[in-house]
Amino acid sequence: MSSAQGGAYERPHRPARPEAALAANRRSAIRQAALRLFAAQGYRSTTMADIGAAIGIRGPSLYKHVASKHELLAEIMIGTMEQLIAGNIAAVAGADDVREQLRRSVEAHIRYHARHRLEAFVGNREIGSLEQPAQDRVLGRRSDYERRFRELIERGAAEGAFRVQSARIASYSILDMGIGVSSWFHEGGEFTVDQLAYQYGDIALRVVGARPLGGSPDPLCE
Amino acid sequence: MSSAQGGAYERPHRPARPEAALAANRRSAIRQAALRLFAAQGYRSTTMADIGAAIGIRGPSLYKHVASKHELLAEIMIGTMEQLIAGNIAAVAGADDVREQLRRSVEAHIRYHARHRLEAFVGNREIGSLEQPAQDRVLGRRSDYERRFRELIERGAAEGAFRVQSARIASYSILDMGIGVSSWFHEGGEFTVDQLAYQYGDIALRVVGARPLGGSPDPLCE
DNA sequence: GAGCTTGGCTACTGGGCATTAGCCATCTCA
DNA sequence: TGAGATGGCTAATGCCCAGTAGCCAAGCTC
Repeated sequence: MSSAQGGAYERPHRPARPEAALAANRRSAIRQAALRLFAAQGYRSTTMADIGAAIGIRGPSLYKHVASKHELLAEIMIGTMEQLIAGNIAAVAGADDVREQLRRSVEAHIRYHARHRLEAFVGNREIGSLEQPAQDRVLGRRSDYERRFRELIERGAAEGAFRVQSARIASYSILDMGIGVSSWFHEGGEFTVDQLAYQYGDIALRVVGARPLGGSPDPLCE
Repeated sequence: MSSAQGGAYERPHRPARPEAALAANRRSAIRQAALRLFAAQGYRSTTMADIGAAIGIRGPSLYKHVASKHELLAEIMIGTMEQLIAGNIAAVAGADDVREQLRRSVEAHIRYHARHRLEAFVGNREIGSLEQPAQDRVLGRRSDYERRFRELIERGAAEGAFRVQSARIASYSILDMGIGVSSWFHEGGEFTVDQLAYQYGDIALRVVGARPLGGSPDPLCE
């Protein structure tokens, strides 16, 4: 599945370049191919030759565009955490009520894990493949992200809006169910991303024992 | 971190055998060491030399006890799924009410993921490292396990005990929060296994919108 | 106590892989 | 138009690793 075929290369030495504008996209094409392969085969099982083949060049040619295989992984993983955190900050800022803040946070979390399932999947599976200092950077952001959920739930509990035995376990539950989405969701399945986000928002509010906001009662307590 | 050190071996060629009874335990010691290393470093990054070193022998000597590295992984993963399914069957058989069946199923799920966190962790991360037919066997059992939860929730909903928008999503949520436990739980932390199982049981009942069983109301609805 | 079994060991085989070296065709732009 | 930049390529380097071959010491059994 992975390595080059020994001798006998079929491609001509110098294929007519399809389009000139491709050059600028080369790097992002490599990143996309790497992401797809890391998700499908794992980082360690993906070779530079595989990534090259996915965009029609040889493995060593990749080094004209990227510094190393590890750099590709590190970029994916750090970028993922940055986007998750940015999404969470925006979600919390978009509402005043703690229930609504939690709902929006969960919806953003689910949306990301559905829309960027490969990034999220790789981001969760390959932490151990990261070398330092990239690993510490990713783990640090991951802690920040978790803390944001935990503190939101603690605040909701302090205000009497939520009722939980442990904010830590409630936050882990909610985060982990989102992470799971990245391993089974696929576009065109039973649910759209929006439906998914909404349903998980409901579930999260149940998990924290949210009291109804305004008029509409929680489905559990009507 | 992994390979042998070139030349210069310090151990004598024939160490006095510590105890005769060790021989019988050799195979399980190897399995345990492999499990620990697979969890810590990943299957691909763990070498036979690593596993051997963990029990004080050389890599090639392992082949006197096991057929291949892959066999070690396959045993761990198939065994894990068998135990999860057996635990679920026992949990469901232990109660008549569907709420109680769900609670016991979730408690068994959580207990397994806390007590056998390495097995569960490896079992979830290394599916792609399994070769056929082992991979299909594991995936088949995994589907069975998921279906058992889904059908239990569907039954509860049909009986009016649960209220969910999608039994599939509810079951995935519950399973995924348990899987998450295997990545953060450690003995001696904030919670005991029993406390964890009980709390997750509560959370699962909230997720499915369970109506109170008998006298005691759900904490959310009192 | 001799031969078989067990379970170590070292050396080796056959292969894979990230990365580097160095070549060269095309393109760009002065 | 020609020199440098760009981005391919093949070959080579250096390393790692699963698994095999074959040796050998200790224990067991008859």
